Amino acid sequence: MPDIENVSLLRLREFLPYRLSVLSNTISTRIASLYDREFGLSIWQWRVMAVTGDRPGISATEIGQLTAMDKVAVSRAIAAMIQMGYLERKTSETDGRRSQLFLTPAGRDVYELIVPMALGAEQELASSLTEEEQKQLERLMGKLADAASPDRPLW
Amino acid sequence: MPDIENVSLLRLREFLPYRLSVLSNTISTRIASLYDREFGLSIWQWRVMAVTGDRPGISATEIGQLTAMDKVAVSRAIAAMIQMGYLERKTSETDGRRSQLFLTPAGRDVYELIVPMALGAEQELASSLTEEEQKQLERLMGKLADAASPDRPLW
DNA sequence: GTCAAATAGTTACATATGAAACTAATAGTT
DNA sequence: AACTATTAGTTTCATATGTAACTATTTGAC
Repeated sequence: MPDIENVSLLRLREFLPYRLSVLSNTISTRIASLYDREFGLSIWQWRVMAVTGDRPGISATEIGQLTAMDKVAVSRAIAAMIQMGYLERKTSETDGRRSQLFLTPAGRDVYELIVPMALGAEQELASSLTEEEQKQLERLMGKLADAASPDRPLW
Repeated sequence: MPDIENVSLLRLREFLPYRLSVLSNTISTRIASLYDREFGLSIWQWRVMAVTGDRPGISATEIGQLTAMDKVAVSRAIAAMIQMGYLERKTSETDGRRSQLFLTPAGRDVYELIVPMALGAEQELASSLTEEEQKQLERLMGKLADAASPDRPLW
């Protein structure tokens, strides 16, 4: 007699969203502990530093767009990093609401250390895959991202 | 004259850990809003339901192992779901510390609705990839998970 | 059997996070 | 110019989360 109770079967460990979540958290936590241990930076603060180092004069709103952080998180990360002496804020001369952000010399020092560290960790991670596989992964993640995009018809 | 300031370059949007994090969050949030809207369940509660439905009599500790949740999160999710009338707890007769968890009839009703819904969402998502690509993705994620495993020499 | 160590789970506390309300400045309409 | 709507960013408040301390029970050593 077939088991009619369990019509369909769900194994969490094989469930794609779950696997992605666990993988992503493992990696993020691992890397975050590096930044934190070495420089006392959270993931959010690190993201702000990454984009500000790359685009001096950027605004908080733009940081939010580039980092997928919401504006409250951006605001808090910026405040903390100014406090730490890593960031400097000027008010735009053409728009009094807009802030323009720059790394201080101390901030740039950290940035110069952190970028190779981050790239190294990524390299370490990616090196478990062949070149070909890395490209594949990029492609597949892109497809998934499109499929999961919030401005799609509801599943 | 070459730009000697910016020795190495980091583009956040191409940074693997960042991309994974954004992708995973997008998907999780999307699916979580479904559970929440339909049944008032958080992701954690949903995970507890998923494994308890599959293994009646499971303990809180085992749930933690199967869901990658820490014991506090498990404890809270269980408490809330007992409150909601979806879960029932008995104390093991052979070990007074251990709890044994079961879905109530109401809990099972939700479970029976939620499992196909979850599988459907996964299917929807996965269907943006070919069969071949899905297998690839599994493989690549497995490799990355190994590489990022916490009991590896520090990066 | 008694006592220290380990295990299952909960509670308390401190911090992180997100939504909504708020302030300040600008843009657009009349 | 005056008035409304919009935008940039901050603050407030309520909730979520993680760490550490705690309770209860069991296990293991003697």
